[in-house]
Amino acid sequence: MDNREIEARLNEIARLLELKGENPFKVRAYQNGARVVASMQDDVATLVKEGALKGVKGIGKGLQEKLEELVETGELTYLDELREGVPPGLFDVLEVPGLGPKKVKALWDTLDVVDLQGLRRVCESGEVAKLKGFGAKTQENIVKGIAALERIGGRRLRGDALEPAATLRALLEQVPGVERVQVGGSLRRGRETVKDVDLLVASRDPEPVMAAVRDFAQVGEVIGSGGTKTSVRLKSGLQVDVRVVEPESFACALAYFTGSKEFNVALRGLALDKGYSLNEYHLNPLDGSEPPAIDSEEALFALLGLAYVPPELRENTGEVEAAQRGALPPLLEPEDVQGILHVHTRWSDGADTVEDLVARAAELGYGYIGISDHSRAAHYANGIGPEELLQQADEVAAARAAHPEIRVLHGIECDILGDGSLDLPDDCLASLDFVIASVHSELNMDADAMTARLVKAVSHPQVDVLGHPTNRKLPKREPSSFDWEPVLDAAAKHGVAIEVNGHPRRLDCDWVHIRRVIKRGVKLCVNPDAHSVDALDDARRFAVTEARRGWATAADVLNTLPADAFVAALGSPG
DNA sequence: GCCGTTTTCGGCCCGACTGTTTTCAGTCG
Repeated sequence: MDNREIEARLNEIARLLELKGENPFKVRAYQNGARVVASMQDDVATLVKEGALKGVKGIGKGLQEKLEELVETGELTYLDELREGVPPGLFDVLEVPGLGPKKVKALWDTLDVVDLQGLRRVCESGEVAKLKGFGAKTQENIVKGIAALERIGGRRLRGDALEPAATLRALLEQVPGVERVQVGGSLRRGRETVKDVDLLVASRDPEPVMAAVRDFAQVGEVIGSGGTKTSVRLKSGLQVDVRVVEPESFACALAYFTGSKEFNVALRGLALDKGYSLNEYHLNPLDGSEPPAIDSEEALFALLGLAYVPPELRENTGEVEAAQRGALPPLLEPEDVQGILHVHTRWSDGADTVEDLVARAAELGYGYIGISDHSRAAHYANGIGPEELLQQADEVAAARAAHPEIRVLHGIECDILGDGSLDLPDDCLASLDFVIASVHSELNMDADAMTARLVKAVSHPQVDVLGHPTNRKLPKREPSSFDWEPVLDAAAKHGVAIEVNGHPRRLDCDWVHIRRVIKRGVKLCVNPDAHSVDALDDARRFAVTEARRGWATAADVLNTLPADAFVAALGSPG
């Protein structure tokens, strides 16, 4: 049982407790436990077996017992009991915007609503509007909510939210009276997917801002609009929330609306320790005196005894304590990335030529680029074999001659076959500048077999980078299951780097595992996995963000080395 | 259910907005 499954079980308990009207703090304890498990770098199953869960913050006696039972038996009696008599379709009902546990329970108790279909039926018949605490408006909103849910189905890719966020931000900056506009929320924290976009505006005149948001060309529907807050759904389905605060409150508000919720709770706790009460407007002294003027997040954190915590780290997974000790690492920056590997051309499934990609990479200021098309086992991607590689070498040579300002490396993204062997002969691999080894097939093999497969591939003398290790695809495809420790051991032994794939749908390995890779002393390689010139900068745009979330510094990343040192590092077996 | 240099009980972050209400509950972030 891996951490993801355990997280899902704990979250299910939390939702069931909510539906049963249990103590909300108990609910939170389970939600918190799920979050702790999800962000844990070590396997909870292993920790349980070693009895090492004791002292993990957020996992007390109760959860510890539950985790033990879950890991040892694969079952959880408590969860089974809670599930008793609760229709699974209610979880879908809970997803409807505007419906929380209280309302769902009321619908279930009084109208026998057990799924979305039933909910739609009682809305159409007008029964919902007659319920105590409900009304015509609520009923109408539920119908709209069901439609929205069907249209968008949950979270959006970070890559799909960046553009509308930037466009609206630029628009709001032009509104008279606006002093500052900043993106907050999970988009600012660099989460791989986002539920909505949060924009924070500093102005003494909120109404024109509210009007500008409602009139934004991309808006499909205004969900709500008050004096200082407007929520809209764009035509794309993406929800956007805009808040206006007085300029004096901007720093506190920015911290507040950047979150995460857990980080905010920790900040408030620190504030209380220091004799303040923190809200989204001010840091209010408990003695009732005037709140101090705070003009930046840095100043706010300093008053709380913290070094500046970059947004990507604000998940309350150790960064608060590190910031208190002044022990936060200097995070990787986009400009630290000196060169990129993992770029596809028309030789396999890319849209552009070697020349196109090299020219663009040089424009973007990279010192080296590694061409790496798919190998022949990737039929669907028009993978290439030894003969094509020879021909491609001529094109690479031509690009080198045309672009002396950038080092052009010739490599391959070689498929890892089902048994862990590589898709091309050793002499062919040895003739290339570098080899990325990736799994593209048989993603669902059992964890032991996948572990052996990856260990064998990483141990191959020609392999330099393990590409997108888990093969997840956002938002739907789950990562493959395998045991990380043996794979990282092999990577350490053979000097193989683990890729942080910058494709917005992959972002693989993810931040939780990045922390683990770093802890093991294995290098990362931040790559774009570009299939066109437009995606060439995705290493800086997306992979760096993911790496920052995983506490990576420039020293942890292989391709922060300048070209000569990088090539030398490729050649040496660690 | 978790947590603890005021602790083993009694807290657990806090405000905006909506819709249903005549002062507030529920939801959301």
